[in-house]
Amino acid sequence: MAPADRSVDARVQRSKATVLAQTYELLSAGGIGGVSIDEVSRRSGVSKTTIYRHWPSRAALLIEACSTIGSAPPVPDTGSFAGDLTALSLDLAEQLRTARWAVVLPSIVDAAEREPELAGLHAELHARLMASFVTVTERAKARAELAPDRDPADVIAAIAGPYFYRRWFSREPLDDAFVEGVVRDCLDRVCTPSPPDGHSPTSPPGTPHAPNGSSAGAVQS
Amino acid sequence: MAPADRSVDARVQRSKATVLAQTYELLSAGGIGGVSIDEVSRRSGVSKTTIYRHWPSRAALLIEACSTIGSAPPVPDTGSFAGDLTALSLDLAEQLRTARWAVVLPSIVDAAEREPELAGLHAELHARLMASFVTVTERAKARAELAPDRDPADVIAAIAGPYFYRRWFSREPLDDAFVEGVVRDCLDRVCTPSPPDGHSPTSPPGTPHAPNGSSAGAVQS
Amino acid sequence: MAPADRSVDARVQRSKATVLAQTYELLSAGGIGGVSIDEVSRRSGVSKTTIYRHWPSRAALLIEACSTIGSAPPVPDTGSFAGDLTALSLDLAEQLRTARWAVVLPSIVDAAEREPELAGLHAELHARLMASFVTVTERAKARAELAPDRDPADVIAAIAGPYFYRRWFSREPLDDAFVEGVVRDCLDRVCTPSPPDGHSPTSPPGTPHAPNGSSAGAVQS
Amino acid sequence: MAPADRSVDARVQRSKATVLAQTYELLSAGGIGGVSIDEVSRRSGVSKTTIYRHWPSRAALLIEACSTIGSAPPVPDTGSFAGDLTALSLDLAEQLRTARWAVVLPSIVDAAEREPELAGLHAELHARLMASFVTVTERAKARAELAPDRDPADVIAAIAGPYFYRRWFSREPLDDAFVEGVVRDCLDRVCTPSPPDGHSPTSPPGTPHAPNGSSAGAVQS
DNA sequence: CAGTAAACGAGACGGTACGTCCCGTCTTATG
DNA sequence: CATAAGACGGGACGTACCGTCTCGTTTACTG
Repeated sequence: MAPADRSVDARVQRSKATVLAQTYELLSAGGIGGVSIDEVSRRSGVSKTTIYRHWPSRAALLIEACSTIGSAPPVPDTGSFAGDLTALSLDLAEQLRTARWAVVLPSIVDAAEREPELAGLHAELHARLMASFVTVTERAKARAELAPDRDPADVIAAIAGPYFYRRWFSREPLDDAFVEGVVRDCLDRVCTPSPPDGHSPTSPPGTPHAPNGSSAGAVQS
Repeated sequence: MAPADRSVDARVQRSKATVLAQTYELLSAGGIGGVSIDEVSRRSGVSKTTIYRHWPSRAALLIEACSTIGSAPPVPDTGSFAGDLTALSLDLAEQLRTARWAVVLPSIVDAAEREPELAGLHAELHARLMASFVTVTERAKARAELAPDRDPADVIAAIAGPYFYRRWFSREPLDDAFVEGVVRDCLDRVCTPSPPDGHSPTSPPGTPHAPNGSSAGAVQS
Repeated sequence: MAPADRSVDARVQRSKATVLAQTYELLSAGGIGGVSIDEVSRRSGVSKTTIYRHWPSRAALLIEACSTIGSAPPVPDTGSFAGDLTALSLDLAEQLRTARWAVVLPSIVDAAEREPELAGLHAELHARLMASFVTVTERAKARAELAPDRDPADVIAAIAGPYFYRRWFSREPLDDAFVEGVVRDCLDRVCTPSPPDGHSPTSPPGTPHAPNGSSAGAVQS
Repeated sequence: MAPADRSVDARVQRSKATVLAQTYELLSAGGIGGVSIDEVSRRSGVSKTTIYRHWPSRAALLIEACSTIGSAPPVPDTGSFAGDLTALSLDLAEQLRTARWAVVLPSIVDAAEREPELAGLHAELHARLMASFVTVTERAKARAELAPDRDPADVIAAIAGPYFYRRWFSREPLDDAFVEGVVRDCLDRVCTPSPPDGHSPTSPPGTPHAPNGSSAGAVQS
């Protein structure tokens, strides 16, 4: 009868919560390398013994602390693929610029490179971040804005790839103009090509989606 | 020609070379976090004292060890932007899949996130990796295959972004089919469209990478 | 009775004991300069971390290791000042010749010359060594074998001074004959001159011990 | 023919002199432990190489630096043993209180305890310091103020011992009053009574503590 | 006056020790 | 029985000095 959740000692819950909070704090401040069990213990008032009782290793603690990171962005519903994609993109870019997890992600990517358990975390995180894109993409297919044989993963790579690249590898700014340029380019080439009427469903009239025009605007800024 | 090189104490050269080699070894195996001066000293047979004589800090050693990493890929010259881009892309993808530095890059990105001196290294590494793309892009502009107001950085983001994303954030494979799809998509939207005369200089007649069909094929793969 | 002793962690006691023993060993062998924390750690099997946990510095460890040194010699009770002094002197001389602490004392004296915390140790050690002399001297005063205004410190300097000098500054042997000579000299000049009854309690009959008592005056100053 | 001194390279002389001076400086400031070859080199401007060229080891350098220490005090000639002894004693006490070598001596004593080469230095230093006492004592013997069978070493131990003890082992001050007390005591028991008339002013006839008594006995052994 | 041998500075090098920090394991005593 | 407190061995950190060892460069004597 007693639910498992209730049977858990209240002290345990309290300890875990405090520890995770402090871990997250340290994580944001100094990345994975900035988290030391000793420091977490010191700040949280929870003894090292207890921490190791609940998490078998520093990695395990980190994983759990990270798992609360990067909540999935709300799925917008603007009625058009273009609108949804733009909204999602601007949101993602904003997060990449400011969210705390964006500072930590490279540590996780790095750790995932060699520690399998962290690779799992990485995958999970990524899935959460991208869920909205998948939803939106599938919706676009349903609306026939997108060819049904399009692999959503490719669409996402084409959209999100440049943002991630811009955030972590290039030194160029990840500003809204850039984001919009990427979205426009993508729509051009990805959406169901103009139906017989020769009009692109995504491009408002007067925007001839001319190859050079599309992204140039974004780039000129 | 370079007497400076000769004037440097041979012992110094030997020590530095050995240390750098071992550092690189550890770096490849365990990322930045896997490099410890003590271990480098132990493996290289070079005393810690000597290591600190040549590099003021662990970061400095890492920087120098990394700086030999990721040599710029050779600039291809196939005669067309499409050809050059494809060649470069396939090469980059190959490296991302197999090169040792690809394993290390996330550590560097992460470290760059909070250590300024490592940020410099990061920028330098990136510049080296991207140099060929810049060259190729400029050449395309000269050939009028690319609008002159195109910012090469945006082109590169559109091309390389998906590769980096695929390598480190997504769990999807970074195979050649994907690369080719990206290139084709990119060319469609980025290249100078048909000049007034209606002829595309890059796409000879009959080239099947026709605007609308192109990307679909890439993605289908 | 003493719960404090019991309440101390048994591991701590064990660690401290082992470390102190090894420290004492090294101390005997190489003086204060011969004690290195690394070596103590190596020999004792106690980690450096633990050593520093218990003693904040090398000096602190040395102090504690030395503090067990040079136990106060038993106070003899032969019934006469002469007998007591002789017994104590022979004992001290024997220790100066053979005891391990005698090898170490100069290091301590030297260190005390410039490290205040070690100066405290020095004072304490000296007090312990000299306690018996003080006792015996006071007893002699009580028995009126010694003028009550005699400063025990002066008596002790006159007795012990030559022994220490002989041990560490001169190259002459510190043999029992020398010791006895010093004691006899000292008794002559230091003891209460014949009381009114003409009997000297310390000098056997026929040993009128310098009638003028000149030396007493010297010491009174 | 050319005297050795002249044949020595002037540079050598200069280097050695500079090094010795700086060594002495450090020696005074921090005792033997405060002398580091690196520091001597740094301050003197003489390279470590050169220092090691002239002295095979740190110990050797220290020995030579010390050897200029503690110049023999001038032999006083007041006409009486009592006067000479007082003058010498006050001088020695003054030096023990203030001279730089007095700070260093314990290091040397300590080192002598375990390094044979330093033991030689110690002996030499001691001999130099005590030379005046020997001279004065011998002169007293010649004047018949002192029994001819008195061992000067014992007299010196009785006099200098308390001074050294007071300086390094006791915490009591080594002031002039103390010194004078020691001298007076010593004279009482040590000097040959014999005035011209054959009467001893200090020792009434029949006093057994005469030559063969008190301290002579100690020495005869 | 040139040639040569010494003395020299500069500094690289492998070692050892320092004292601090964090790891992950463990033991003990308290609630 | 979860917990706080904390001892423990291990290992890395960056610094200091040790004594050894090339190097090239003055100096100063000698032929």
